[in-house]
Amino acid sequence: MKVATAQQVVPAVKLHVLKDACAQCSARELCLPLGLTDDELQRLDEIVGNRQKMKRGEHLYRHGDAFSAIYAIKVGFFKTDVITEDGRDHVTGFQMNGEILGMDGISGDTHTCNAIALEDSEVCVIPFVDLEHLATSVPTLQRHFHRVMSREIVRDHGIMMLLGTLRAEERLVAFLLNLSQRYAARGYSPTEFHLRATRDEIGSYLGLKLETVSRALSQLQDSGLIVVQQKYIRITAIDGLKKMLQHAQTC
Amino acid sequence: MKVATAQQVVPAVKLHVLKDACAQCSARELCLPLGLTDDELQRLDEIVGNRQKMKRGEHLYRHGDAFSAIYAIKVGFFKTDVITEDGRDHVTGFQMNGEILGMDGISGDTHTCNAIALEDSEVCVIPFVDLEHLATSVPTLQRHFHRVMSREIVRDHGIMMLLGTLRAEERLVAFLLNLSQRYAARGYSPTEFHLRATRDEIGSYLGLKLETVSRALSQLQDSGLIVVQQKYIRITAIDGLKKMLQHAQTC
DNA sequence: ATAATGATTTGATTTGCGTCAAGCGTACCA
DNA sequence: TGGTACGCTTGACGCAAATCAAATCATTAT
Repeated sequence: MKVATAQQVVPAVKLHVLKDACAQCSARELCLPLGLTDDELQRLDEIVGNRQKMKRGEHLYRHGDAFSAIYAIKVGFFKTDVITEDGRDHVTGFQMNGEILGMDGISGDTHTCNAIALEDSEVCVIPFVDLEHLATSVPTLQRHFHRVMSREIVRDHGIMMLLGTLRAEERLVAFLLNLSQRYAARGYSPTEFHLRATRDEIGSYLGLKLETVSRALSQLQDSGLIVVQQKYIRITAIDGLKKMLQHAQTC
Repeated sequence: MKVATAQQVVPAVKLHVLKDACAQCSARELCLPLGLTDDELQRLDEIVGNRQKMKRGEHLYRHGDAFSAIYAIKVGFFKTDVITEDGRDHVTGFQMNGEILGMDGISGDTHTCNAIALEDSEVCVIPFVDLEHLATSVPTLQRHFHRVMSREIVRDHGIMMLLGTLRAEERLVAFLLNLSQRYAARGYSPTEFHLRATRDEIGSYLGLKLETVSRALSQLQDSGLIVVQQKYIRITAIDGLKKMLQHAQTC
């Protein structure tokens, strides 16, 4: 196998680089490499310049920064937020490993939101000109990148619906079910996880005040649907949560 | 000139087709052709199979339809909406000439929302496989298409912010200013226009009930900022409207 | 360890928007 | 041209979430 032979000829430092490559990445199945052949994967690897480690609280990019690359989350958890004209901010999303950050910057060559690590994280920096260039000769990559952007649009429509039509408790349920499903897709427990965001950040995302988030969580716990201990969440009746969304507002 | 010679050799019916082409389209400057050379423009023209006329109320595509093309609006006005699990719908956007519809379908090969003409309209059908193929050899087109998708994402973030943080009257103001700016970009009056949507549709878009939309419009009129006559809107103090957003909530 | 800071919960009160209801204007169709 | 259906406005009232406030719990730094 390739890796085995490589181990015998390259020095230790290069081995470390290899270990970071797309082919070895645990987020591969949810990331840009999806569906690429070994050969195509290697060409993608070549343009993914560096892997960047980040501490909790650090900005990956800021509103106003020049756009040059998109970022694939290798490990960690991020939030993105936008700043209003009058200074308040609004969280537009939470991103986890395998997901792509920075596509907001393509349209105006400038980032329009902030991306902040909510825990120690690691991202792959993908220079955008290189990606576009590679996409012209790798249709699978081109198509997949378009899917990723489209998925972001569809996701945003879902949030707009949530913000426009659901009540506070229903928004929380939708949020928890969304996290559950994304953790499940990564092989983690869909019923037990840690929230990386504060009540305030969750509230901003859901268009609610932090007190309302806290109350809604307490109420879901009192109904026996979840167990809450600070940031730790355990879903004890996932079907019960799903039912709350199905006949939301109807009964 | 090219067109002149063509006129002499092709029958009248083909002349009609020619008149519809991108190079002649008034929405050209805001649409996919942006920045293309004459030659590239012609290659785009070739894949834009047909121009499709639509009556008010007709669906361009429906939630669940197979995805095969994106659509450039030549003339007219559309809304897109998504259907919730429990049957209610939520308007996710209003689109006018020069704007692109259908990108929600790329991610899952199926449209995830409905697109409905709010007035008699005409769209250009752009088969997506052809567009992707052409984009591999026309970098300007590729780049521009990415910008269009990114702009959609940025726009959605703005709406999420609006839905999450603004009060009813502020949402209306943001909506009116957005329309104003888009009409201005098309050479129409930024201060005088017809709403194509009902109060109910505007309310759905802004996360408000139709009565609240009506009240907010009346209140803006009473404040002397706009004049409302049914769907006709005249902005009499655009700076006043802008100020309402600048220190929203602050004073 | 212990202080100090920040996050969370819970209660009391207020308020903006939704809901319900009635009446009017407009546009479309027979 | 008249009728009917639909969209819009306005008012009265109720409720869900925001606001204000205070106590408790966690986490970080000294």
